[in-house]
Amino acid sequence: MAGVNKVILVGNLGADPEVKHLEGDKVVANLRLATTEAYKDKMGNRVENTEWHDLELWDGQAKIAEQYLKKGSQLFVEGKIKSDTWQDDQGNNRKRTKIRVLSFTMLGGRPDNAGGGAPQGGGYSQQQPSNVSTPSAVSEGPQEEDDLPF
Amino acid sequence: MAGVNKVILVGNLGADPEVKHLEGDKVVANLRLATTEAYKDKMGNRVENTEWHDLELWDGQAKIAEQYLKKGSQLFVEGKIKSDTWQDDQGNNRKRTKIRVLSFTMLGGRPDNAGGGAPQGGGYSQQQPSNVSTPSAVSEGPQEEDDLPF
Amino acid sequence: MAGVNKVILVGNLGADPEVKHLEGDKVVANLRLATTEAYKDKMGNRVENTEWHDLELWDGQAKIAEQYLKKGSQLFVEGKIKSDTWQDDQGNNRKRTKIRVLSFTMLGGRPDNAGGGAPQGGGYSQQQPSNVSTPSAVSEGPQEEDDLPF
Amino acid sequence: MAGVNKVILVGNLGADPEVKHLEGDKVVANLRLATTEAYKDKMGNRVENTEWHDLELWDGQAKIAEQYLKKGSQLFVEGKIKSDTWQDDQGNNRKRTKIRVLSFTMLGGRPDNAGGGAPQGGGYSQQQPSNVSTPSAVSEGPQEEDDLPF
DNA sequence: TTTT
DNA sequence: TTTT
Repeated sequence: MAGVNKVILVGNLGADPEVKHLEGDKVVANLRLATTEAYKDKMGNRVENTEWHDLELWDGQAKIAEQYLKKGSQLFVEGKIKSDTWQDDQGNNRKRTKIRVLSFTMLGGRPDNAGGGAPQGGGYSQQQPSNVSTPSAVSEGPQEEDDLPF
Repeated sequence: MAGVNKVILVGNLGADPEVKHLEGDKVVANLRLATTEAYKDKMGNRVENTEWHDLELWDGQAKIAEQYLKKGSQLFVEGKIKSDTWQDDQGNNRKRTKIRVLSFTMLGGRPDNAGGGAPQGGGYSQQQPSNVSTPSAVSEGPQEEDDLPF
Repeated sequence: MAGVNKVILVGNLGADPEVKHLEGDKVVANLRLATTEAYKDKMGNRVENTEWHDLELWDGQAKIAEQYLKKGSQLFVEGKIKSDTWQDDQGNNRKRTKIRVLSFTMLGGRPDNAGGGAPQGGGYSQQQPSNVSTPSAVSEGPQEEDDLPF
Repeated sequence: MAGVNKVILVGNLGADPEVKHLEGDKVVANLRLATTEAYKDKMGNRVENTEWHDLELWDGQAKIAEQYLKKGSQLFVEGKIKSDTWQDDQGNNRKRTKIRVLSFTMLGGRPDNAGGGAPQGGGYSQQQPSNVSTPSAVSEGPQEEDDLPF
């Protein structure tokens, strides 16, 4: 046992959040986050490397993402790696990896769509149910998701 | 052995950097960084808690800090905890803790004092001395990334 | 605001935990953790550098620390920097920095004092009340501590 | 821009390292690391969830992995997410995600195969290539800053 | 004061 | 496939 599985990202959204409202008040948001690093290669030329991450947020966080995030938003994200495995049509083992977000913080200036009372720049974590509108959804969300068969 | 000593901060500078140019081309910058967390107390009132961190940067990073950072700048910082211990006048053991910065990244929008070639939004790490040693590299390096289409 | 204040440590305890049982079922444990890094200096000599960290754990985690940790235990720790400030007898401003532990994991082999059902190697976090004996204390603990006058 | 892409793992190897010696003195090691988390579900039953990570190490680190790591080894790992994308035979876009290891630390007790001078418990980072190939190079690395007078 |  |  004794496991630690932690991911920390700072990057920008490549698109607006995709949010699905599921039965039972559950909400899931999928985000595409780009983290770019720049360095000089052996020839001294500047090289830029962008990694795209698939983020998954649930319930309270998903609602906040839906309300405040959009393409270009700069985020600090903390989460864990979580992969789905399955067999495709040809019977091949397939695996898809995503980042299950545990908390995130909007960075930079006030977003365009944020009203006066907006939580711009605040931190939203699954452990702080007070941050979100429906406390019950918060406590249910993350655990159920862990019951999936993989 | 087997030690890990890692600090990750996102916050804002409480003052302009204090930079000292020492003999032998060494430079040290001291920054005051505030990290604020907000939560609701038992009465449901919003409470805000600010922790102030003393950051220390050396040489190339110190020069970049001197050039581009100022009061209010938002930073991502990675470093390690490092404490000084000494005896004061009364012979009491004293200890002062600071964060030795290993890399930092400027967050948020383009700073006021950044010219056209400013490295706003770039990452500066001790492991990439090329970023810091030559002024031209600084202004060239991470700058272009702002042109990404999101 | 947009704050992140995160500390990650792997090290060994320099002494057995110091545990205080306070009124109202509150428990606090103080640990001394050493993180050691080794490197070679310019002369090629191996140099060892040890940083000592003051850790503070509350309630459920404090009880687990009391029960399972001892001098020499190897730990993974996640927490945040938290400093107390006050004025000493001479009216000087003083500051003391510690690590408020949010979760920890025992590393390495089974400890001597662990029985068959011991949670050795498990992870103990404030967010997983199931880990500790009195659920009520868990939810109260961390928030109250933030109400302290500093 | 302003990217951060950081992964921190503590887990155990599911198999011995797979090491390939490539042309030009390059070496790559692939590891399978399990991170396990345990929690109680709604019924109060203990549930265990294991995530398997594909780690990739190069050159000096790969050699150390080959020499000292084996099935069951407990590791602290720091790295970044790195994905390969390609098209399969059917022309479908495919993606595979792995962890590019930047540094790792062996945890726990002395391994069976470690001799007297073994680096058990030490830290091995990419920034200190010297750690592995040429002992003398160690003195040159990025650690010199610790010689500064503070 | 830990650990190797 | 690890670990407890």
